[in-house]
Amino acid sequence: MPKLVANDIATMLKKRISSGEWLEDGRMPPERDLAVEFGVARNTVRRAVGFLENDGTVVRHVGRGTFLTATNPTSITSMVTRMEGTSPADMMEIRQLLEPAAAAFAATNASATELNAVREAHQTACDAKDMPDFEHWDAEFHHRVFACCRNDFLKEIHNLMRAIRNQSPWFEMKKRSFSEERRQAYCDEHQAILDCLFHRDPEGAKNAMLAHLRTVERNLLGR
Amino acid sequence: MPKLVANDIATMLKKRISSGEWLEDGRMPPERDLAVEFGVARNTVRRAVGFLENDGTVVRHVGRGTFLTATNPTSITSMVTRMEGTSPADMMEIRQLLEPAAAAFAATNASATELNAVREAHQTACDAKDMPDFEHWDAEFHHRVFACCRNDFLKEIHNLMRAIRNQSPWFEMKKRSFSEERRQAYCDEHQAILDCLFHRDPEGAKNAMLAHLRTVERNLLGR
DNA sequence: TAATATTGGTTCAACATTGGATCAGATAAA
DNA sequence: TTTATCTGATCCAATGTTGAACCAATATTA
Repeated sequence: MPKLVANDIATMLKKRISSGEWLEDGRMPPERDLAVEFGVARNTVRRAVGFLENDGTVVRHVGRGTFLTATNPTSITSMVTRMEGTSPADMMEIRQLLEPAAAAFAATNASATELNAVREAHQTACDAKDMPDFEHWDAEFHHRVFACCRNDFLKEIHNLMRAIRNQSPWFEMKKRSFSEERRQAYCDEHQAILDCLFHRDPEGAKNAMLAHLRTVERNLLGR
Repeated sequence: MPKLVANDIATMLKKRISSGEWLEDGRMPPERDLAVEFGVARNTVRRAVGFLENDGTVVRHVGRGTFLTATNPTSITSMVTRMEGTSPADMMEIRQLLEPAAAAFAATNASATELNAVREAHQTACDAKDMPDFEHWDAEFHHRVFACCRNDFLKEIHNLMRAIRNQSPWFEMKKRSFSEERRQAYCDEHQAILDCLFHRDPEGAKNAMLAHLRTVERNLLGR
C-alpha cells in the first residue's frame, strides 16, 4: 500500500469541506471518529488535520473540537482551490480575453531577445515528434508571449492557468483532442502570430491570437 | 563505451512525466518498483532518476519518495506569493484589461437580480461616510460586476486582485489618494457604468469602465 | 458546585517504506 | 586489455503509520 496516507486524507477532507460538508455549524467530527471512518490511526488523522490547520482551512481548540474557517471566502488558499475546479469552457473564455491582449502588448513592448525566445519555442513545437513534447512547447510558446508583456502579475496569472491546465482531467482532454492534422494547424497559426509580433503589428497579433484560441476551443470542446 | 541504459530510462521517465503520468499527486513510484518495471537494477534507476534530479525535474526525499517539481502544489502557492508583490502600475494595467471586458460581459449576461446587487453596492458606496467604508463598497461594486460574468475563474482572479489590494502598502496608498471630491467623481463614474449595464449596452459599459479605471490610475499613481 | 465525559495535544516504541551509499562481480564497448 | 556501465546485494538514515497511553482544556450532567 502507498504511503502518505495523511496527505490523501487531507485532500479528501479539503474536498468534503469545499463541497459544503459540516457547514451548518462549521464543526468537524472529532479526530477519533474520523480515524474510525477512514480506517487509520488517530495520529494519521491528526497529521492530516494539521495540514488543514497550516492552510488556515481549519482551527482547533482543545476540549471543543475542530472548526472550519471556510466561511471566509477571502482566504487566498480557498481562492486557489476554487480556481482548480475551473471548467474548460470558462478557461477558454478567459484565455480569449487575456491572450489576444497579451499578444498585442508583446507586439509593442517585446525586446528582440524575447521575440527570439518565442520563435524558438514555436520552432521546437513544430519539430516535436510526439504529443507530450508538442504540448509542452506549445504551452511554452504561449507563456513566452506573456513574458514579453513585462507585467509580472499577468505572467503569474498565466502561470496559474497553465498549472490548472496541467492537471490530470485536462490532460486527458487534450490527449483526446490531439491529432497530427490539428498540430499542423496550430503550428501555422503560431507562425501567423509570430509574424505579427516581428512586424510589430499589435492589432494583427491580437486577431491572430484570437483566431488561434477559437480553433483550440473548437477542438477542445468539440464545438 | 558501454551503452547508457540509465540515459534511456531517464528520457523514458521524462516522456512519461510530461505526458501527464503521476500528475495527480506529483509522486513517482519508488525506485525499487521502477527497477522491476523497467527490468533493470535499482542502481540504474537511481542513476536515471539522478539525471532528472539534476534537471530539476524531480526532487527526492529519503523516507518519503520522489516528487515532480512541475506540478508541485507549492508552486501554485509560490505563484501567489509572487503575485503579492505586484506593483500598483502592473495591477492597474491588468485591471484596465480585465474589468472593461467584464463590464461588457455583464451588460450582456447579467440577470436582473445580479444587476440590482451591483446597484445596491453602488448606492451603499455613495452613502458611505468614511474612507474605509467607501473603499469596501467600492471594491464590492467592482466584484459584483465580475460576478455577473458567470465565469468563476474570472471571479476568482478578481478576488485575488482584491486580496492583494487589501494589503497594507496598498491601503496606505489609497488613503493618501482619497478625497471627498474624488469619491464623488468615482460615484458618478460608477453610475455611468451602472446605466450602461441596465441599458444592456456592452460597448458603453466597457468604455465607461475603462474611463473609470483611468481616473483611478491617475489618482493612485499621480499621473 | 462537583463529577464525568468529550476532545484536542503530546509522547513513545515498534514496524514498514523509501531514498542514500557502497561493494564485488559481470558485461559490453573502445 | 582497459574502462565505463550494469547487476545484485547489503546496510544505513530519514520518514510515515500504527497503537497506545496520558495530559489539558472544555462541555455536560448530577
